[in-house]
Amino acid sequence: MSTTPHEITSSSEAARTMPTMADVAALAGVSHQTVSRVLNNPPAVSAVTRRKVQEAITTLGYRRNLAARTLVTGNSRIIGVLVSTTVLSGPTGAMLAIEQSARANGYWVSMASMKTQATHEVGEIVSHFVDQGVDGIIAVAQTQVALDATLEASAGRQTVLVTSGHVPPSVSSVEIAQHEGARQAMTILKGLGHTRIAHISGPPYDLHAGARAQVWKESLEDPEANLLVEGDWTPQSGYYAAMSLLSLSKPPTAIFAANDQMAFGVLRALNERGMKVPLDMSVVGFDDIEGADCSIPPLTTIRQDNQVLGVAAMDLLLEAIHGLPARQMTIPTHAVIRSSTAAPSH
Amino acid sequence: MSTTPHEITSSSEAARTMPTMADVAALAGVSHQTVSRVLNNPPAVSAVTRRKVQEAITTLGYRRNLAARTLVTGNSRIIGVLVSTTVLSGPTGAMLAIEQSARANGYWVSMASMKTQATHEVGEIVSHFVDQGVDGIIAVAQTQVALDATLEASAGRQTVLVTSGHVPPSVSSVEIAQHEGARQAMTILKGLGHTRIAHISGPPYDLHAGARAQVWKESLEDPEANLLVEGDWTPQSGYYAAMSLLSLSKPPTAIFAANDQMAFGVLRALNERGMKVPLDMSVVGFDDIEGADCSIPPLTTIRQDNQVLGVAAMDLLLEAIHGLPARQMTIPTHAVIRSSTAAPSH
DNA sequence: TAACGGTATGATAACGTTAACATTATTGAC
DNA sequence: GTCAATAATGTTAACGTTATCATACCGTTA
Repeated sequence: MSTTPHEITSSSEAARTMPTMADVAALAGVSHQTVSRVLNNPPAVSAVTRRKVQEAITTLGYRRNLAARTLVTGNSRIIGVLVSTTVLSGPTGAMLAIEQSARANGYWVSMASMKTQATHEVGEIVSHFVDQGVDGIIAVAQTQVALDATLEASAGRQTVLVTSGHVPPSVSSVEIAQHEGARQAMTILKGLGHTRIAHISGPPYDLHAGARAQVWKESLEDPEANLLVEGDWTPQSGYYAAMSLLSLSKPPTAIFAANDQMAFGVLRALNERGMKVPLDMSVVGFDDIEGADCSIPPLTTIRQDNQVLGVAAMDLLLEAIHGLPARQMTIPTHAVIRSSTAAPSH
Repeated sequence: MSTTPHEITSSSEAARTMPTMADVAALAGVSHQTVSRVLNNPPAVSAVTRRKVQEAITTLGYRRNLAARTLVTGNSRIIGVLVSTTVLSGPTGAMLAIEQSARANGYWVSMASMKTQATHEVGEIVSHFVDQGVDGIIAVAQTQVALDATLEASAGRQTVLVTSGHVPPSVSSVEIAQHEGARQAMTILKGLGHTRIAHISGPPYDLHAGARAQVWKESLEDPEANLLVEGDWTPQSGYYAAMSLLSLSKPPTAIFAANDQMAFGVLRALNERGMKVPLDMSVVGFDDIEGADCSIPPLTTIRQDNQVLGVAAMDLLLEAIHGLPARQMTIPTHAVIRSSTAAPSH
């Protein structure tokens, strides 16, 4: 669904019942102004009072209301960033699609990117969103840790997870059908007659990488351990992984790379070794990023539509904001057969 | 510079002097509540009153204070989006770097992406930022129109432009040295002995595209019109552009593509025509995107560091917020010579 | 001892909006 | 022509902070 802009919604009980500075003050036995001082100018408060206040804050789980602060101070500690939409693939592509869809529905986006996906970092970001009074949260979580940390910190706010990890049924989520996609890749290769199929996986903690590697393993009658090489999504890692596969005493006849970037590295490695693709080796990627149709040769891959993913995430969030029950969605993948796959020649 | 988080700054005179609902009400001769109604529930107000109020609003340039609205309603019409940093190149890479740098300095980011870069769209976005009470605005503007519209709508807020267009000296800006970069590309090719160098440009309205094409033209003694082909940044456009260049009666010996994606398309076209790179044709790209070192052959290109660009933009914004004078910065480019360039063989 | 300066705290008033209720015109029915 | 219902507007009170000024208390000095 795609809802038209609407007036003020009424689903912010969470915000309504949140403890206020006055509550903290009452519990600590001081005035609310002293609480404010503890927050903004700690040295102005005596050590004993400060501790009392801090204890009250943690006891109540108090969080400052940033709208009130902005109203009175006139500044928000927020900067606006304006950027053109260029990237269509990956989490960033999904984010841009979410933003476009949000704005079309009368919402705006507060964005934070995470380097580590560690519990601490995710928690800090999500807590800020809550402090800011957001009407909802969409998290594009690549790891189970990030996913769990989001739920933990979201404090009952409407939340949609974009992930292929495990999500409780009470929370909406969207995923791209990772298993189905990986199965399509393997079906293409097995359908051509390949039996010795190698896999270059993403990082082990990554949910997508895990799903794709798992399917690779399950699709093979007798998966050989040395046909699985771990990469890190970069073309370079694909290059080196391919090199190591080629140096095996019995190399594979096909390589399934967990993303297109690594597949590019594979293509280059094969080219350097004088091997023809797809004659001497078939290669399948994953993602269908921009440029996948212009590699040499054009890459057979599994398309993930991050635009659709982003729009779906926003739709689910709107549903949640309107009080509809949570649900899980799956976006299908599409096999895109180009010129990097053929039947094995030996 | 990279400043540590600091307490409330005092540079929001703009916000302080902004007209309020009461001002509008006074001018229109109604109560402030009626103004509120015109904004939130127009049919509840008679046509004549509504018009008076709307006139007063435009006369004063009134804009609703979103912090106050959020405070009283409990919802913000903002959603939080959490995403992992994957993209390093292009405007999106710069945006992610800005966000990381902002957060490291105690700021948060409200983000909007623009599809069209039209005045209307840019104005709407920037106005929202102002309404939201942002402490500053960073705009990554690819066109002069977007740049001008940003300045027009920024209403005196601290602004930093990330662009290679024309910026008034009173506003801070960062650019990547487009001319220098293009000159490096041309120097590489001319240094190898090429004289018939073609250029595949970006879209004409794009500032980067314009700068690169201009340098191409100026670098040649006698630039032939038919050696300039217009692309649209996509690999496909590079592919077709290369095909058209190859069908010339006197084809070039080298191609300077305005970005790496188009260069990939060029490589594929040459490969299909059975031409060896760099023996039969040299190719230079621009950007040094991820994967440029794994094309076939690895691409000679001009590196733009969007991370540095983003951090510099945030630094300039912090300077502006602290009241320091505006200044312009230029980030240098770096030639990355790989295997797609050589002396002409004929 | 009185006056002083500094420190720690409290009381009260903004900030600019929307919510809730009160009031005043306006209309229509009988 | 009166009354009730409705439409249009106004009045007042929140929302949760920070800013400003006032107060109480302490130790020091003349």
